[in-house]
Amino acid sequence: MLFNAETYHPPESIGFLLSRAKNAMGAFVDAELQRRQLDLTSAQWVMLMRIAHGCGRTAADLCRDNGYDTGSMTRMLDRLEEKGFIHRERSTEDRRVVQLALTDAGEALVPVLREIGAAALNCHLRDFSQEEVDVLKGLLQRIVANGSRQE
Amino acid sequence: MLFNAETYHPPESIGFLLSRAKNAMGAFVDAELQRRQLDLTSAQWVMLMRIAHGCGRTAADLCRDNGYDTGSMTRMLDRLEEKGFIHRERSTEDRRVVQLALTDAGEALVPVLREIGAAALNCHLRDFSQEEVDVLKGLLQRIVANGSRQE
DNA sequence: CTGCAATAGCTGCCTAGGCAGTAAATGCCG
DNA sequence: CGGCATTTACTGCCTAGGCAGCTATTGCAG
Repeated sequence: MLFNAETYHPPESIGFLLSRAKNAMGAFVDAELQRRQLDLTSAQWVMLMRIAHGCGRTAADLCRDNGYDTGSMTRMLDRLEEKGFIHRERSTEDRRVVQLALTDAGEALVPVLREIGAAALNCHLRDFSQEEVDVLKGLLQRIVANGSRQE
Repeated sequence: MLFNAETYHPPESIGFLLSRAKNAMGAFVDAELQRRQLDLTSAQWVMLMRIAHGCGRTAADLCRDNGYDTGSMTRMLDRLEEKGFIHRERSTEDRRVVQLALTDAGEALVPVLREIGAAALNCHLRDFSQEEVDVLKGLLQRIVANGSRQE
């Protein structure tokens, strides 16, 4: 029990810092996508990376992995499909599911998208040692795991 | 230069973990607000905490402190005002600005909101030592600061 | 085999937030 | 003092995402 209502002070809180840090990295990715004239947002970048790396062969997979809502995912995939980066095809063995795949245009994008991801990390973790990165990763994973256990 | 496109692997990346951690804490606050029958969202909770703690006497202040868009903030304050938790009053000395203040109903909420914030931290940092919390805070602050420097 | 629960995807409706553009007010510089 | 840039707040229009409700499909228990 590290915290109570009296000692709680928002501006220095872990929650606010998490939000600021996440927004900072998202803004970097958005700026980089725009600089390279790619018609994509950081949220769309996330999904393309997921699909490109095999996690997320279906919409339900993407929802589970990212903790997303299925309705929101449907519309996200609508936008990516309309832009011609992904392809949806009704599965034949289970007619409920829709198989996801990158189109050729989407596939061609992947190397650039990976570069942008690496650049975002290099920028925001520029003065971090490898050990500090590992420590941060571990701490964040514990926060996520604590959130899953009974809330 | 810790990262490059080849070694970059999304699912274990700091960016994804930041996003998951932030969402986990937001979801906790949302659930707690709902459990206590408070007609508020976690985003609204953030703004009320800000206003309650003095940072954010005007909309522009809140935008700067949180890195928010002013248009978005206008609508957020619309919702909080409509729910009767805040009060807007055109300033007399600078007629551009609108002074923000909590109403009595908003003020009455603050202790509970602080409790919820403390509970969210206690849940997600439940197995953290004070030292680990401080380390995490320091690392996150560096990420945020790195984002501000020239992108 | 029948009925029912679970799953996948989709749709409306809501909050949330970014971007661009606007109007009013202020401040500053020549 | 007059013109202009800046600041504040607000407004459309867009993407993003949660929640509830829906249909179709599948799997499972009886």
